[in-house]
Amino acid sequence: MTYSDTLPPKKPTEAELEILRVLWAKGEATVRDVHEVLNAERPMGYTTALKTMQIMTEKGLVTRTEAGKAHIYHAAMAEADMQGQLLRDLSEKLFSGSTALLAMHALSMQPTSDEELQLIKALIERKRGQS
Amino acid sequence: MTYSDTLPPKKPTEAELEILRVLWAKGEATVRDVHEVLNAERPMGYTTALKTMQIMTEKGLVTRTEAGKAHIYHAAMAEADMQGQLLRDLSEKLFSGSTALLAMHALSMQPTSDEELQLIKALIERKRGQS
DNA sequence: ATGTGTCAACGAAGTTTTTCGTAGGTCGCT
DNA sequence: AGCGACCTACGAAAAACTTCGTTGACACAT
Repeated sequence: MTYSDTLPPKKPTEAELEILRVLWAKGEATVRDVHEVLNAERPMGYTTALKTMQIMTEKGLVTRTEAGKAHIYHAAMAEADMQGQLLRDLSEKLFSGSTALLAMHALSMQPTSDEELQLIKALIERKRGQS
Repeated sequence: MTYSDTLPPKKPTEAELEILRVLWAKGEATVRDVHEVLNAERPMGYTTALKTMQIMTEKGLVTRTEAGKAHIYHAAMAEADMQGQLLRDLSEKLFSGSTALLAMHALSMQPTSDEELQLIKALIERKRGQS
C-alpha cells in the first residue's frame, strides 16, 4: 500500500514542482535527465534530485518503472489537473474562491494577443449557455 | 534600515498569507484582532500569531505603528499587488509564463455567472485596442 | 503595594523541506 | 580480478517554517 492509495495527492513543494515540470515536458525521465535540466538552471547535486524524486514516489506524486538500471519516472498527475488544483488553491486564498475573479485579474495584468483574446471570447460564448 | 529597504518582498509563506488576509480585510489590526480571527478558524496560540507578525515586520511584509500599548499592523503590499505577484509566479511555474493561458484555464474550470462573463468580455474589448 | 490582565520580546522546540555525503550494487572494459 | 562509471538507497545535516512557553513591562483596580 502506497501513500497515494490512501490519501488525496497533496500540494507539491517548490522543489517537487520543479521536478514535475521536467517530467511533464519530457513525458518521462530518469533522475539523470531531470538533474541535467535543473542543474543547468541553478547548481544542484545529483543526489538532491534523486532524493526528492524518491520522496515524491512515496507521496504518490510520481510513479516509476524499475525496469533497467536507471528508474524511469512519470508524473502521477496530468499537468492540467495540477494546474487546476493550484489554481483553485490560489483562488481560495486570494480571490475568495472565485476563479472568475482570478481570471479577470490575470487578464488585466499583461498584454494579451488578439489571438488569445479571441480564444477567450470563444470560451465565454461556450460557457454562456451553461449557467 | 529594514529588510524591505534592500530586498524585493519575498513570497509570503502559508501562515503569513493567512495573516495578510486578515489585514487586508480589516485595513489594520492588532495582534489580538488577527489572532481572534485565525483562532476561530483553527486553534492557534496568541504568541504564534504575534511571533509570525514580528517576523513579517522584519521581512517587510507588514508595517506597524507602535503608538499605544498594542502595535497596529498594516499590510505592506496592497492586496491587488500580491494577487498580481502570486499570479505571475504561478503562471511562470505552470503556464510557461502566460497569464492569458492561466486565465483561460481558470475560466474553464468552474461555472461562471453571466454577469462575470459580461465583465470579462468588457475587459477583453478594452484590451483589444492595446495589443 | 499587591494582584490581575494585556502586551511585546525572546528563545527554543517541533515540523517540514532541501541538500548532499557515503555506501553498496551492477555493468562493461582491461 | 580489478577498475571506473553509473545507479539506488540511506542517513543525517542544514535551512525554512510553525508553534508556543516564559519573561518582563505597563496599566489599572483592589
